[in-house]
Amino acid sequence: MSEGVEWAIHCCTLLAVLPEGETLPAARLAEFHAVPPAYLAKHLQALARAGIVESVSGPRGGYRLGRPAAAVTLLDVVDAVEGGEAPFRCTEIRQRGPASLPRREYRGRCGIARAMDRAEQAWRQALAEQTLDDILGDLARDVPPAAALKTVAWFQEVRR
Amino acid sequence: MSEGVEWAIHCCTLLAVLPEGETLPAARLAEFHAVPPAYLAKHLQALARAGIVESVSGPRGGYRLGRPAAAVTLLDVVDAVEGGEAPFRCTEIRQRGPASLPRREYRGRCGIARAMDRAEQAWRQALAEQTLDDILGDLARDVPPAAALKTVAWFQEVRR
DNA sequence: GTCCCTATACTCGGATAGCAAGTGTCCGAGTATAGGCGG
DNA sequence: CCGCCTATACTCGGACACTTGCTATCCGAGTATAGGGAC
Repeated sequence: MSEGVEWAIHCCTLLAVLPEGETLPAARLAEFHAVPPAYLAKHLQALARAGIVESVSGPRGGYRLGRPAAAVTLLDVVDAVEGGEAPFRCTEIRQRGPASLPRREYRGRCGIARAMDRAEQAWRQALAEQTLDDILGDLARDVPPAAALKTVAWFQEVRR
Repeated sequence: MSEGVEWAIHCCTLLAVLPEGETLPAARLAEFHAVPPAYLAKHLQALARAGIVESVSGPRGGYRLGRPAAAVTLLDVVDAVEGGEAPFRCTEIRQRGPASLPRREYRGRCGIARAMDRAEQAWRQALAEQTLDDILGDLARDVPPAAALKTVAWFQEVRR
């Protein structure tokens, strides 16, 4: 899985705690997480295309959450960054080789593919059950208070 | 996910229906599935290292299942081929950047990583609940009888 | 003092290189077999 | 006829190229701002 997924989720959580109406440029998001600015921008564009974040051009522009944090699931973010393609793709090798039959003889989906699909659905459901809001709840409990204060101070600094 | 996972599972199912004591060389497995022989061999080696299949050298050698089909789960096969590394790996970017604290201040695991871990565990459990034996049951129900006959005939042919 | 206009600079967005991992291939080490030879 | 030995050829296993996609970067298009000028 792409490393950008981790970056994207962290960025979304930071955008979620932004004051209403405020935005944060990609460069600031990259600075806060200490990641390459230009490359992070690429993933933020993917989030924007998916509607998870909104982009504002020009001075005092940047990114902000496109909808309430409770309406953004981890699955949304993962699919946006990864492209939404299934990790396991059945190439129907059962229809090839010396013991194969004409295509029309194969009715249902390959049993192996079905098993892999079930596992993937379990994964997707677990991700779909976690919203950004849930993550924020966890963070409020786990993040050291000192780190939260430094974050607020940093935001005041860069948003002068 | 690597394409080799699909190949490996199909090969395991074919090895599972092999008569007791018989083996099938990598070249025959590749021929049956119409995949590159040398590359399939690479994945079969991974399965052998994991103990899922046993290798027999020399003439009339090849591969056979290393333990009963009921004792091999899809998770075993996936981990053997993919290396068993977690698809999502937390790089602890929360500990970096301008609002970070000394390392010792961060107690538990990152909340985002925990959420991703939960989803991965759901995926792994779904795979662990499916054994090769279950897959064989599905196949016995879904595979066209004509294909099964051709498979047996092909095996008689190559094992002369 | 207020409004408008323009120049500015800051933002995103897509097009462009570099690299690592997956993909594909090959040849050498080891071994069970099959045939030949001797008893 | 039986047993042993040797040469054979077939197998796996790891070491070697190539390609795709992820990683990383840059520059151009668009826009809200801020300052200056006119009224």
